[in-house]
Amino acid sequence: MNEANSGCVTTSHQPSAYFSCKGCWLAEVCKRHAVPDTDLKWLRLNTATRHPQRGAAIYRSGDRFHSVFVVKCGTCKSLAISSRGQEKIVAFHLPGEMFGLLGITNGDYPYDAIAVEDSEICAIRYADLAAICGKNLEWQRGLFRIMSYAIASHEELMDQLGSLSAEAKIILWLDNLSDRYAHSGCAADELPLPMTRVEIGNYLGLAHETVTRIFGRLQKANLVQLTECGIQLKDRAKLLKRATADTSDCEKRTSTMT
Amino acid sequence: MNEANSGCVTTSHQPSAYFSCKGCWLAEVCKRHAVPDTDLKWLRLNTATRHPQRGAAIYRSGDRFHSVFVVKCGTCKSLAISSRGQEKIVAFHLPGEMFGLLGITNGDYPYDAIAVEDSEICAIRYADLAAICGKNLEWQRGLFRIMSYAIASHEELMDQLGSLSAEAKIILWLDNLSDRYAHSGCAADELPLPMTRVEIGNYLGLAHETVTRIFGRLQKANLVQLTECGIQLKDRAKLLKRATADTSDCEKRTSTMT
DNA sequence: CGCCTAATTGATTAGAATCAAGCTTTGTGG
DNA sequence: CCACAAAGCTTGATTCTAATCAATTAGGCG
Repeated sequence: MNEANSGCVTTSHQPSAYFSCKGCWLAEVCKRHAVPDTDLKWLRLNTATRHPQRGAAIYRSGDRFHSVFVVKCGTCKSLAISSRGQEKIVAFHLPGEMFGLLGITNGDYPYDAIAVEDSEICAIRYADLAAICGKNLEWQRGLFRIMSYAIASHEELMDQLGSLSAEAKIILWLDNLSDRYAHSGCAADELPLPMTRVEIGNYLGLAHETVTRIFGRLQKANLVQLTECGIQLKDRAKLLKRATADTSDCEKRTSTMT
Repeated sequence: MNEANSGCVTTSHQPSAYFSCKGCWLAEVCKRHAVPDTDLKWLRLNTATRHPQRGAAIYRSGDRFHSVFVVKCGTCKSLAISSRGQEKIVAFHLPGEMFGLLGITNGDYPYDAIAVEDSEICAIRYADLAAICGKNLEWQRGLFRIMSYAIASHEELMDQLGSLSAEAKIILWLDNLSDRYAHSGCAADELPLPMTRVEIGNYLGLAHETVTRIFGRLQKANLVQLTECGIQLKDRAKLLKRATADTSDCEKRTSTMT
């Protein structure tokens, strides 16, 4: 079970997941609220695309906040860097997801945003968004919802992770990934894992050896299958039951946000 | 060191911290953006005050979202309740702080909000807020900032807590509390602790015995002093250094948000 | 007064970190 | 083209932190 992931991350110059506009949070707002074409056109005109390579920064902590970003394909991470250079990953951003929102708070981005693999990123100027929101209350409400959701869905996961065993952390994280990949149209049980074990461990607060061991344990239990560049969930229900059987067992609320 | 907190919570019918409008996030927006008096008056008219007793619910998970809330005095908690009735505290809400914002996402409150002690809560109808925001772009931006801050400041703490030792978790949490109490005008080194050890442990993902032990350990090291209904931070700098010395040591970004 | 909740303290145990090698793949340079 | 270095992943042995189990104390309230 070693052949699976080795080196995959460094060699693949193909992003692990692609994304068409149908998964974009903003696109959803457009459709739902029937934004006038003029506004939409304007928004499109003010949108720029970037192509960061693996390890490249989209922005750095402290940079002046000007835009929010949507992952078109690939994967990014937000990380906090300590005074001594140690970094802590606070979020992974999957195709279709928005990031950089927290810069609204005080005008600076609070985290570094780094490409986990070669990616394609859509940049949207916040001034444009705000202006549209001013002209259209539905958009305003829509953006509130996006912000609230984008931040909250992550928060709910983090809330749980503090109290759980290493195995439960990993299972809930996989389940969370599954939901999120499904949202952008990917198969919910065939997850790309473009990030390294070290990155996963960093994010979940586990040693990377523990991540490896638990992946192995779950595979031995026939609940998952490690694949070339990702992981296949063979029985999501059973996985979840295993995670919530012994410990705290908080319901996933993310799933109720249909 | 036992005499300190015993029974204090159940007996005190005096909230642990009071709050005048000067600490309110909304008040801050008003002042900063010089909201027209008419709007302010209208906002005041549509504001109701509640007086939940210890253990009483302000709202329950799944209730229809209609208002956001500001703690005037006392303390509340947001909690997720699992299918088997187990609860996980996801946030404490201190005087001056807003909660209930996450209800924006899908129109229902995602968590239960419960008074940790007898409290006084200000309810503000979201429809009113949104209407004001529609009339005033500065308010819109202000509300975005409040939302972003309210959610993000908590998120930053939670992000750290996943990776840290029990002692570091508690120290960072105390430091976070200190910042937040200071914002509403309380002394930054004389913290009320109206919640029980069990609640603290639940929130931080620790056994309540561990909370007790670490409080004791820090007191023995002369870094804190347990008081009648709270805790005194005797050397905040040294405390922080102790928390960040060995482990990951991520900078507190909250403090940079002046 | 006696029950209940909260806090504390001690003894034991389990889970995950740490330390220490290997192994594989990829990329580089002679 | 091959040797070698660097990353990433896996596995095993050991250590240590914090959970669990168990018992005691102290107030508050009926």
